[in-house]
Amino acid sequence: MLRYKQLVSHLVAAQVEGVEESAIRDLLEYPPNPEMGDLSLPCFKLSKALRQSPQAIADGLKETLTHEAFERVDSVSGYLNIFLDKTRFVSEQVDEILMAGAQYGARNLGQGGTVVIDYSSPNIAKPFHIAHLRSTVIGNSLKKIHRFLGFEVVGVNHLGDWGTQFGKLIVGYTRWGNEAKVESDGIDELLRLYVKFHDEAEKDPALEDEARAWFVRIEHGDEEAIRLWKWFVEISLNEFKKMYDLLGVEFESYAGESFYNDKMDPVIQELKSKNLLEEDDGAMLVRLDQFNMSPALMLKKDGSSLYHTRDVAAALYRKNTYHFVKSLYLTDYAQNLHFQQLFKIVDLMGYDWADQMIHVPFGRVSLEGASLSTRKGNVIKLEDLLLQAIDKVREIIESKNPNMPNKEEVARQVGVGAIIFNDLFANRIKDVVFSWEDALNFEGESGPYVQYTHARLCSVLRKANGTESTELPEGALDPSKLLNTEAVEVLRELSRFSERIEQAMVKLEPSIISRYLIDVAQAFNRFYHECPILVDDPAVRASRLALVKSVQITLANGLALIGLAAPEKI
RNA sequence: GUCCCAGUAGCUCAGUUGGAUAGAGCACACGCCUUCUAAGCGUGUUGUCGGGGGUUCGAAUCCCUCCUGGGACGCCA
Repeated sequence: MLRYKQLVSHLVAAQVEGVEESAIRDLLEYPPNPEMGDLSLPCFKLSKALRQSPQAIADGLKETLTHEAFERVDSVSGYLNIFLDKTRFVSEQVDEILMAGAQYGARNLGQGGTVVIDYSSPNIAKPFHIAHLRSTVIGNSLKKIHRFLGFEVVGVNHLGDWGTQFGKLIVGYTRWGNEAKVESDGIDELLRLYVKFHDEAEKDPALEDEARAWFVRIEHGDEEAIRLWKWFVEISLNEFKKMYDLLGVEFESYAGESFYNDKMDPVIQELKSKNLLEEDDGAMLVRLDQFNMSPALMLKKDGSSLYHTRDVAAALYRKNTYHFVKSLYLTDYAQNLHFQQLFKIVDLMGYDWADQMIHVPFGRVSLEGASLSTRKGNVIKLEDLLLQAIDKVREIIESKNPNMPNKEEVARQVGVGAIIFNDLFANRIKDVVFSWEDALNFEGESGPYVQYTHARLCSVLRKANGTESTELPEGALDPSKLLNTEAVEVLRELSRFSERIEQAMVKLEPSIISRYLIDVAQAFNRFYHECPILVDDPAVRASRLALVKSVQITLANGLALIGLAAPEKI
């Protein structure tokens, strides 16, 4: 539909004096229902510039706006409504999709510029639970969306692999743990030791000192301390990677907090030399009062670094290493202030690229209204959730399609897909109250619904071919066979794909893609129930199959953008 | 106390950046598989768009104010 928007804005701009083509383009919108046309130009905003009433402008344009691509043009209460020539539209749209295939919807808006995305970033030695899922899947989708639009993307997993908690962990381990148990139980055992430490430390505060001492040993490179630290990191990472494999998520960099240990002193020096650092009660901070923000602590009283110190170092490192045009940080909105401060500090340091850093906040996850707490045990491990979802899918497959090949693989794709989709469907800023019922609902607006529709399309294509191939069989498209309401509605929906992707990129909002996929699937399923595809008439059959293939391509491309597999059989 | 975010159908959410009659799913009722996958499709019911003011041709959308909920506010990340 982009093509038609360009055509209309070009023609209109030629008719009206002093209004930019791009301004017209931005005004164009889709009428609320098809009886009003395919594209609409509200003329209200042109009214002042042209010194005419909206109705008069629309009336005028109605007479002069002609093109072979238009069936007719209407003027209704200030709106200029354009009805496309359906035959032409249908034929062009199907051709475009079939030609582009896996690239349908892709564009080169990024022109090779690099986007760094900091996402997932779990803490070492703590279980990967459902709250980590949001950052992971939103980040992963933004990554795919940017790639599809011509950006280079660097996914960074900024692991929480440093800090005093490792001192506590070592105390826990040396006092109450053993190697075999940690090897066999992994993070669960590390968590047990961590919780045990806190319980014991309440009775015996000396343990806290012991923990601090261990962390100092880590910082000073003590062999035993480093060995244990690395071991804990490795064990955690192995478990995280199992989750990433299941989710189909990959990172280009695992540079976590520890990576920046030797990169913070220069930051402090730079802040000092730029007169941004101020001492207060023994700590060093950057004042941000004039920007209506509280100060940002850069060094504690004892001289050790903080969250901000590390993040400034990371920002500089990422810019110097990747030369990004955009750097995204995915965290929940509780960190809004932190990132505003961070960006302001980089700005004050004189870096003109400070405005290329963007915080992408999302809502918080709670469990039956109570906030999640690892230490209180009020969490749901992601692994448990995914395995439950996969189990449920497996049962459904067993009852409906027991002879399907690679059932296990499909169960995984659909089960995981349901969970990912569920997390990506609402606007990211919305809080989520986790419920098993919602997470495991596979009907209506769900991942499985879209995947099911896709599999159904593939099934039709296979039947048409009489083989396992889902390619489009030979046969000429006759657009006049696709002029019924249901078919045109499907194509209308398909034609908006690339605009939706761009919107998702601009708003950093994967839910736009998820919703779009639901819209496409709904439109197609309506068509599917109205119009038999594998009919005798060769022209009707070939044309409907071309539509089927177009939908299949679009759904597959869209599913990939939100990180879901598109199995051909379910 | 200050600042930020959210509030739309019984529930969960959309709403093309100020446009036409505010839309989906879930739930509920009924109907549709001897024909291409029923994880599907159709029909039906539900709205003080949190309240009140204002801005204008026009407001769920922008401004002010109040209410409710969430969050952040110097030595965790």
